Amino acid sequence: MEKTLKNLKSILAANNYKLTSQRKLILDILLNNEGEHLSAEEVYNIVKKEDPGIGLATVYRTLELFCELGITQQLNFDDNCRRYELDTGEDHHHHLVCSKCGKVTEFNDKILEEFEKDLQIKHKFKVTDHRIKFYGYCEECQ
Amino acid sequence: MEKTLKNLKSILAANNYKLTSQRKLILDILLNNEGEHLSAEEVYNIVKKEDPGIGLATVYRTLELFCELGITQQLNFDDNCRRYELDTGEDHHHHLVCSKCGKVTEFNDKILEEFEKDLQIKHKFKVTDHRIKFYGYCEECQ
DNA sequence: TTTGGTGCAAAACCTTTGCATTCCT
DNA sequence: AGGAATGCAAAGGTTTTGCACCAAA
Repeated sequence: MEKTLKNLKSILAANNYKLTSQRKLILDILLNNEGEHLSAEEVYNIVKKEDPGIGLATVYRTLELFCELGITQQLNFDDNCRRYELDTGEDHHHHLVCSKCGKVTEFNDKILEEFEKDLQIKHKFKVTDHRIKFYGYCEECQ
Repeated sequence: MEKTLKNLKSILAANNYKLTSQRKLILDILLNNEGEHLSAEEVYNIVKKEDPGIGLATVYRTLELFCELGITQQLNFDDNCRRYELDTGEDHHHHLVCSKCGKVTEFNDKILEEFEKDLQIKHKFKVTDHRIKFYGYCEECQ
């Protein structure tokens, strides 16, 4: 299911959560910033422009809820905060992290899908997901 | 170069750092706990047994220094703290993170080495390293 | 001797929590 | 109306920092 504003209501309702203006706004921001990997603080700074009264705790609680509902995914780029992106469910993308400027870019692939089956057998580990980060230097920093 | 206690002195000297008893002890602990992924707090608790007067800040500073010198690597398993392991430089291993019990196991591979060359061309990204985490369920938790 | 390292305590961060109030349904 | 969500401020946990003292080179 797509994670649009229209679906938010039914996703929430299906899980006995309420549709609030704050939740709508935050999803809206995530939709308008696809490709970014926003931290709670960054979402807060953006959402404050629309709703100056919103609290940072609400942003944290909302992002946590969105992860629980599969709307977002948590990321970690070793920069001392948790980052979030929409979980589209379709494209399996990974991240290229520049060691110099810190820029994070994405690329799509399915390279590891058959490798996962191997792990199941060799290591008796039932894989549900994987995350790859490549470290190196982006075009500008090389 | 191997990361043994004997080499520590020359690695440090080559970078104008001093060989202190605290640094020796901490490297010793990392060597005795290969396969573990210790946090600063955990290293602190172990090292305190040998040197009760050591400070937590020293452990943090030492682990940071070791990373800078390529002696250790920082890991992040999304459990709210940074973890460290010796950087042997040879075996390229990755982690299997159990979503239920949190256990982290390792496996070796070289699967992505040729894939890195691809990235260089397609995304103009010069890869220096990569990190893969597989999420799923370990043998006991399936 | 000189420079860097340590321990301590305080500060800095990011994130979570308690509680009274407000808002959905 | 009733329960869930919010905002605020306080608390929690991890990591960093300032500074006086100490130790390695």
